[in-house]
Amino acid sequence: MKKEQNKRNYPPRELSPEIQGKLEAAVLDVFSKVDFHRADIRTVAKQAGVSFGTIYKYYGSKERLLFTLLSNWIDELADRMIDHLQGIESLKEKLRKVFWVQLDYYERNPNVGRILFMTVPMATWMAHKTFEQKKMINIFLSVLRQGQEERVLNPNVRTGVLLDFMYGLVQRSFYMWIYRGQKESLSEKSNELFELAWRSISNSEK
Amino acid sequence: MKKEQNKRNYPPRELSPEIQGKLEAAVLDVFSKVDFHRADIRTVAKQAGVSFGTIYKYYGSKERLLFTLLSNWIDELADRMIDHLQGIESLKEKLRKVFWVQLDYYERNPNVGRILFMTVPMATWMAHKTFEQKKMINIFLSVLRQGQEERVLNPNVRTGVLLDFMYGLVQRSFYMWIYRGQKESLSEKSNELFELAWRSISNSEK
Amino acid sequence: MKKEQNKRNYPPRELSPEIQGKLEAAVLDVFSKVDFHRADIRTVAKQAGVSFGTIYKYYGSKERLLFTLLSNWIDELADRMIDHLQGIESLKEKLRKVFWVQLDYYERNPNVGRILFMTVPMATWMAHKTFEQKKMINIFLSVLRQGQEERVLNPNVRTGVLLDFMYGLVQRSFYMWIYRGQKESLSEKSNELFELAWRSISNSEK
Amino acid sequence: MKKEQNKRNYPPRELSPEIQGKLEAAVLDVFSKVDFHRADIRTVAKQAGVSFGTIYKYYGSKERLLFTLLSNWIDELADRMIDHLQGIESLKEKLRKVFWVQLDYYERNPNVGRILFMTVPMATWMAHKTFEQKKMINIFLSVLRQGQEERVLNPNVRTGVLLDFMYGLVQRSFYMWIYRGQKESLSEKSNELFELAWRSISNSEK
DNA sequence: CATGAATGAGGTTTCATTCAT
DNA sequence: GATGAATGAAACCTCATTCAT
Repeated sequence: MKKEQNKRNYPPRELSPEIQGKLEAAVLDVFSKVDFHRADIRTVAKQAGVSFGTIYKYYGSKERLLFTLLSNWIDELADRMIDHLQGIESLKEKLRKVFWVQLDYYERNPNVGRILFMTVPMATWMAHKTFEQKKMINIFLSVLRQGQEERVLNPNVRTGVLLDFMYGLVQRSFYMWIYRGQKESLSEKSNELFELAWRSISNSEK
Repeated sequence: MKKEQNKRNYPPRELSPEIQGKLEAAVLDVFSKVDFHRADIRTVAKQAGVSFGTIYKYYGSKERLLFTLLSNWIDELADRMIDHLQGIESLKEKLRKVFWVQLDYYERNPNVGRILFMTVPMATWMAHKTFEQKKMINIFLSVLRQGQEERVLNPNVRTGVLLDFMYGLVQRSFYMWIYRGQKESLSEKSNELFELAWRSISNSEK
Repeated sequence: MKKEQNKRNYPPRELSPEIQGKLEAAVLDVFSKVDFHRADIRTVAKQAGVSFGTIYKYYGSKERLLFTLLSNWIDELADRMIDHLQGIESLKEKLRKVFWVQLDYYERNPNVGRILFMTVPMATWMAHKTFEQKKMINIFLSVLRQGQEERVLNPNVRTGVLLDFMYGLVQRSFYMWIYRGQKESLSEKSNELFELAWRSISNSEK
Repeated sequence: MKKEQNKRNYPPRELSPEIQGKLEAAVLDVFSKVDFHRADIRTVAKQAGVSFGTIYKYYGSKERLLFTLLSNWIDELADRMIDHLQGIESLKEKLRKVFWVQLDYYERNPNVGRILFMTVPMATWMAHKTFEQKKMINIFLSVLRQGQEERVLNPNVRTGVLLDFMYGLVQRSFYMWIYRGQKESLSEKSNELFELAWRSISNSEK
C-alpha cells in the first residue's frame, strides 16, 4: 500500500511556475484591495485561471495561501537586501541601505506592503512559522550586532529594541504613505528616515 | 468580494450603560483573542447578554461595532494623556510622558492594544472616520510643533515624520512585547525607548 | 450561560408547516426523478423557496432530509392503513385491504414509491432509526399474528417470513409497474396479488 | 442535477485477467460496504492496484463500472442456475432449485447481494441495459411458462406477476437476512420460502 | 423595540471526471 | 496506453446580516 498522503503539510509538492506566477498576481491583487475577511478565494482562483480545488490542494486554507506567498515575497526582499549590502564597508552606509532597500521594494511593490502591513491578520500571522522571517531578521541583526561590537551603535540598547525601532518606522511610514495618497516617492524619504534613526541608535558617546 | 455593508450612522441612540459596559467587555475579550475574521458576533452577544439583533440595531455591522468601541478607548487614552501632560513645562519631559502614558495604558489594557495593533483590519480601519483620532493626534502634533518652534526639536523634519516615528515605535514595541510573551514591564521600557527617540528628534544643532 | 445547542438531533424544532409543505413537494420531485447521488440540495432549496442554510439547520444532511420526510410519508400511509382496517372483521379481508391500501397509496403517490423503493440508499436507510417503521410494521404483525392465532394463517411459518413475503411483493410490484411504464392501474392488480399471497400464507390444513 | 456522464461503449477492450480479478474484488468490497454515493473510485483503484485513470479508460464512469461487473456476477449465477437445473424433470423441483440456487449464491456471495439489492441506485440500474438480465430472466420465464402450459402452475396469473413474486421474495429475504444479522443460513430457509411460494403459484384447481 | 429565525455568501472538503504528459 | 494533476460540482459548515414577529 502506498504511503498516506500527508494532509496538513502544504504544499505537498510544487505548483508549476506558470500557475504559481498567475496565482501570485491574483493574490497580490485581491488581498491588497480589501481586508482579509473580504477577500474571496473564488475570485482569486478565477483571476489566476486555476480551480479553487487546486488552491486548496496546495495551500489548504485562505490564510495559508496568503502566508505562503507573503513569505516568498519577503524572501525575495531579503535576497535583494543581501545582494545590495555586498561590498559596503561602512556600517552607517549599510544601515542606510537597509532602509532604502525596504522602502524601495515596498514602493515598487505596494501591494506586498499593503498585504504585509495592512491586511494580513496579525494574530494568526504571528503564530505562523514564517512570521519570524529568519533570513530577513538575521541580516538586520548581524548588521546591528556588528555595529554594537564596533561601538558605532549604542551598545547599551538591546538589539531587539533597535530592530523594533527600524521595523516600526518602516511599517508606519509605509502605511501612512498609502493613507496620505502615495504622493511623494517613498524611497526618496528613505534618507530622512535613516538620518532620524541614525541619531537614535548611533553611539553618541563614541 | 463581499458586498459592502450598510452605511447609516450608528449608533442611532444610546444603549443602557450596563449593557454598554458588558458589551465593551465582551468585544474586548473576543476581538483581542482572535483575528477579526474569526471573531464571532454571536459569541460577543452571548457574553454581553444581549441578542445579536440588538447589536445590529445599535452598531449596524461587525466592523462598526469594533471601530466605535475602539474609538472610545482611544479617546480614554487621549483624555488620560491630556491629564498627565498638565503642569509639565519641559518639552522633553512632555514627550517622555507621551511615551509613558501610551505604554502604560497598553500594558494595563493589553486587549485594547491587541485589537488596535493586531486584529483590526487596517485597510478598513484607515478608511473609517475614527482612524484619524483627531484628539490624540492633535495632542502629539501640538507638542511636536511646540518643540520645533522652540528649536528643541529638529525643525528640518516634517511633523508627520516625527509622528510616524513615535507611533511606529509604540506599535512595534507593543506587539513584539506580546509576541515575546509579555515578560518584562512595557512601561518600564518606556524610558529606554524615549531616550532613543529623543536623540532622533531633538535638535542636535541647537 | 444558555445551554448548548444540540448539533446532531435534527430538527431542533418544527419548521413552519408552510415551509415544510413546500420542502416536501420539492424533495418529492427532485429525489424521485434521479438517483440519490445525483439529486442536488440547492435545487431542492430553490424549488422549495427556502435557503439551503435552513435545510441544513433542520435536517443536517442530504440523507437526513430525505429520511425524515420519507418517514413522514410512511407514517401517513400507516395512518391511512389503520383508518381503513377499522370495522373489518374477516382476517382475509383485512389482509386484502393491507395490500390494497399500499398499492393504492403508491399509485397515487408514485414519487414516494420511487424514493422508497428505487432511489433511497438502502444501506444507510436500513441503519437509520426510521427504517423499522414501527407503526407500519406493527399493524402488519398484529394482523398476521392474529391470523396465526386463529389458525387462519399458516402457523408453521415465522411471522417475519410472512412479512417479508408481503413486503417483497409490494416492492417488486411497484418498481416493475414503474419499469413497465405504469400502464395498468396498480391498485387494480391488488386483488390478483393478494389472492396469490393468500394461497401462500393461509392455513391449507385447516 | 449533476450532468450526465459519457455514453460511449465500455469497456473498449479487455483488461488483463489479473487486473480484472483484483478490480472485481475491490469493487465487491468497496461497493458492498457503503451506499453507492459514498463509495470512492480512488479507494477501488487503490485496492485494485491500478490508477483510477485506467478504470475510467475501461469503464468510463462509476456507474458503468459497477453495472458491468454486477452484470458479470449475475451471469455467473445464471450459468450456475442452468447447470443445476439440468436433469430435473419435475417442475416443482425445478422451481425449488431456482430458489435454492439463488439463496445459496447470495449466501456465499453476500457482497454481490448487498450490491444488487442494497447499494445499487435502482433508478439508474433499471435504465441500464443489463438490468433486464435476459439470461437469468429467460430461465425463470421458461420454467414458469412450462409450468403454466402443463397446468401445474396457475394459468390465470400473468407470468410477469409470478416472476415479481419470486424476485420480490428473494430480494426481501436477502436484505432482511442482512438486516437481522445473518444469523441463520439463508439457503436453509430456501425450502420454507419455496413451499410458501409454491402454494401461491401452483394450480390448486388441477 | 428586542429577538432570533431565515438568508445567502463564502470557506472547506470530497470526489467523479477530464486531460496533458 | 497508464498515470495522476487539475477541474469543477456540490456537500457541508459557519457566520454576518436581514427581517418578521
